[in-house]
Amino acid sequence: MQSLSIGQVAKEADVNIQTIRYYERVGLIPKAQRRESGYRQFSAEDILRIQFIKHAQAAGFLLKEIKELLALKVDPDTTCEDVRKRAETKTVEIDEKIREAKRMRQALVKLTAACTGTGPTSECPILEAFESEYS
Amino acid sequence: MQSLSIGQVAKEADVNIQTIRYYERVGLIPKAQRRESGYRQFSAEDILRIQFIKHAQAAGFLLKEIKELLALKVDPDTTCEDVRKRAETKTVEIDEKIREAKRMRQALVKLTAACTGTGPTSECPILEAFESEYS
DNA sequence: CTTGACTCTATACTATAGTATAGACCGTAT
DNA sequence: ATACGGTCTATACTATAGTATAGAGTCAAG
Repeated sequence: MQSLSIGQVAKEADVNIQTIRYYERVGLIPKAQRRESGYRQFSAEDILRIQFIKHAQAAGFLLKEIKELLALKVDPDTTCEDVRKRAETKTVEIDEKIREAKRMRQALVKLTAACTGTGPTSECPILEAFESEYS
Repeated sequence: MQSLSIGQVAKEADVNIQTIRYYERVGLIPKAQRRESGYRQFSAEDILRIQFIKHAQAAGFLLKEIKELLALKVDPDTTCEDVRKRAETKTVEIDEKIREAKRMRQALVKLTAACTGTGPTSECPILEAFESEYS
């Protein structure tokens, strides 16, 4: 298993070098081995770990939650069920975000429709709506 | 026009006192008048202004953007059209966020479906997917 | 053997939107 | 008059996820 420099890992995993150091600092990846010079040395597994983090992020997990997922992964007392529960919880959270975004969208569309686009801002129905209630 | 204390405004506008000071600090609301004691005094208009901010936030605008909207409001050279453009741009941004959230949701649902919930985490298809590619 | 690229640490800064706290002062009801 | 609550400033801290920078040391090719 040849060792990789931080720069090589960064390139492979498509992240910044600083991000790797950051992940190490906050405990998302283990403290890297060091050469005598102090340079970090990584293995191919570390790239996988970083990709795990990136993929989990892409699925909506926060770093804090990803840290927990990574802990579950190595804990012999947890089961697949624990992971599935987290995925389901995250799905519900995302659903709520989608609903919230749709609410915003609807409000905006309604306001935009009320606005002819002519006249000064002092008579703009959008701004007026922000001043009073809009539902 | 009677003057209101910061506490009264906070209560009326349903925000924290610190938030009002924060808004003043970052220029979202004008620097309040002061009594001789140094206490801020507000008018009913200030409540409207804070509500404007809250409503615009609820529609998805960032404070930075709200600051711009507030500037448009008093600029005689801008028209309703400028405001409408911003609302339309924001709608597009929200659409993108919704799409992104739906992508996440889909990925999660797919992963959850692949997971029977039985077995150790070492064989969890969700975690496995995060390790390799999942599309 | 020197130059340029790479890496190291530590610290600070970015964006976003506040929240918290300490220590001092003010205002008013009893 | 004193106690209690409101307000003041300044500073720091929260969460989230990094990014930037300075100054020092290291590695490899010519």
